[in-house]
Amino acid sequence: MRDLTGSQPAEAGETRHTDAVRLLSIAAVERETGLSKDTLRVWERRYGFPTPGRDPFGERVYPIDQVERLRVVKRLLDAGWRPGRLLKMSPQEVEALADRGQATAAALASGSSAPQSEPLEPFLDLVRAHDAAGLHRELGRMLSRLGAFRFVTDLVAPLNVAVGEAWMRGRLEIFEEHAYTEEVQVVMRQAIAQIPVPQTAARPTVLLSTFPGEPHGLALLMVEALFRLEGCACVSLGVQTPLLDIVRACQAHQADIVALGFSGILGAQQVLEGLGDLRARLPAAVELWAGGSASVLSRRPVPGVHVVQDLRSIAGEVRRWREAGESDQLA
Amino acid sequence: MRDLTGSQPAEAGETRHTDAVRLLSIAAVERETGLSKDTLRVWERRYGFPTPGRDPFGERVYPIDQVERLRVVKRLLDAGWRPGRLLKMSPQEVEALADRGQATAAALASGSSAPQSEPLEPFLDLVRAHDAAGLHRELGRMLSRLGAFRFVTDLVAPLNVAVGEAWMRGRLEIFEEHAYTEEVQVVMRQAIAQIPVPQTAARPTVLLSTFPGEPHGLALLMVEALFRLEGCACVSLGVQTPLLDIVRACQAHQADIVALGFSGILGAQQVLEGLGDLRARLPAAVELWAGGSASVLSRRPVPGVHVVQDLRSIAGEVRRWREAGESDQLA
DNA sequence: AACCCAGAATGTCCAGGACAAAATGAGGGA
DNA sequence: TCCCTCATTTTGTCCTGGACATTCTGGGTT
Repeated sequence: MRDLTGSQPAEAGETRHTDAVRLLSIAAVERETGLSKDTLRVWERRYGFPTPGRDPFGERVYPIDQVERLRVVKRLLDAGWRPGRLLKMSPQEVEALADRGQATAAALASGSSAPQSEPLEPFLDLVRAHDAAGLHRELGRMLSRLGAFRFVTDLVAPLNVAVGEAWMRGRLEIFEEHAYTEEVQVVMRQAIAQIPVPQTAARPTVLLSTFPGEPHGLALLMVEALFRLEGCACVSLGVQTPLLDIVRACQAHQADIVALGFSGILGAQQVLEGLGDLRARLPAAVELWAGGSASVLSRRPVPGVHVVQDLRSIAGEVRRWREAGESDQLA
Repeated sequence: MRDLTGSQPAEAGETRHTDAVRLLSIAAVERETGLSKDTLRVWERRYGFPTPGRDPFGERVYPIDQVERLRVVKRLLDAGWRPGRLLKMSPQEVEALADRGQATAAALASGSSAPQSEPLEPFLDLVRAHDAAGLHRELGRMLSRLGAFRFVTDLVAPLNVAVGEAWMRGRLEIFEEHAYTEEVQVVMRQAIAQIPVPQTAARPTVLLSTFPGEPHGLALLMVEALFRLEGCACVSLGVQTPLLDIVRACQAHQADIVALGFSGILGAQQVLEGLGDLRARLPAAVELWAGGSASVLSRRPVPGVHVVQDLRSIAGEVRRWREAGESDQLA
């Protein structure tokens, strides 16, 4: 891609500038949608969509509305739909599908078990109003009222789902989702700071991170809070740690559990290959836990990997670990 | 890549398992090093390095020591070296170069202007000792002692550089860098929370984020702190916001300045193309500021983009904006 | 209803050619 | 000596079109 962007001085002329703003290179589309260049090209070849134009050098240029449609397609893909079907549909049909929402694979898999969820609409309204300060205030209030555990499980978790769903239906912009995430992170860190630090040498020791390409750190914070509440020692590496370094960190910290978060941004294959790869590199005694909204995880069991479907189950799983460990974890 | 990882049951046999742990697919190397598949293939063709083997399906498999070398090469590349030279050198020469450290392009560009920097070694020792709690405590102490401004400019900023340099010289593992970053982020958020919120409708309004693929959010927090200290209104979108959404957020929040952070993970071309693209999409009245350790920025001026070389200069730049604005920013 | 298998669907990989943009370095003028 | 200009080399990304392992689908059988 060679500068369709009009970074030449502005005298480039009107139509040219308009074009520049309406068209994206294949690299830009990869950036905006998360779909790989290979995938974009092969979709075009096989399904006839997208249908990019060509610039004077013969390179693909994508109109912006096709990029928007690709974004929706990507999201529906993550929800369990298949490209062959989606890409043969008209834009209107895709829209309708997105609007009908999650009453599909993803929702079924997560099992709509939302016992006693707090009312979410007020928070969504604050997000839509771009009222960061107000959102912060209300979240802080809820944290105080509910305590860290219920704050995470009964408010933040369902709210995340609701925000994702709202985006899918076109009721929320991506940047609003980002702003929301940012604010929740601030409050989550506050919540974690409130949890008393366990005595030294607490077990299990949990290592937290995500794979490269997976920037969603919010789930990580939520999980960290829950582990801390169970009295575990947590070592968070933040997001996007290369595999080999997760292994090294595991050795260095003598971790008992490696917990990874997945949001659905990474492709199914990448997730499964990465998990298998990591499993092979970690000592057998170290448990590998994976969780998050990625639908891959709930589709089929991954050998050697512990899939955590529900945040609430963490407490029980930790108890299981401790009971199982009394015999052999003394070494 | 088809599962070299031994995610089959463990009876796969010894040698096979050993191979699996020593070899990486091209996708895995992309994940671990940040070098694109295209680049890896073309380097092999042109320079004869790396020299991956082939699996039974004819696909590349990279030995782990070549991956380590590629990591160092990537880092030296970011420091201003050129691949043609680096890839013809022997592994020993590359090592020596890395060890000699930043006395090269990057260090010169950033201008080793560290007036009154606090002593850094104690902090590096804590990082190496994996003492997260101790690091947290000491950083918190320094925050109290120095105040937010000097904490950011005189401690965290040089410490970041020192940590990066230590990694380059093989004195620090990547996961230690991650753990360090995580801890500093916690303290930085604490620092930001301490800064009094400006009265409503403060100007300029600053929108903060990074491009997709750029996960380094620490610089963002540092910049946010400094802007807040200058009484600006800050809207942080967190990391990795797609370009089109940055534009929308800018409209929604009526932002005056869009500030982006770059750590050197993204390739030079991606950074420049992205900035040019964004510049073309933003209203001319909105200033676009870019900063961070990416060497691209200091190499040559980017048209329409304000490059912030030094954190300390932010205060002055904000003043410039306010003075310049008195005439035309009343609309 | 549970199971299984052929066939379609799908993402990733490969080769090798091409080319714009960036970096380099030589040469000439102030 | 320093700075600017221009030709040359370097370098990352894009292209086409083919291939294939793996996963999913749908029907038929037990």
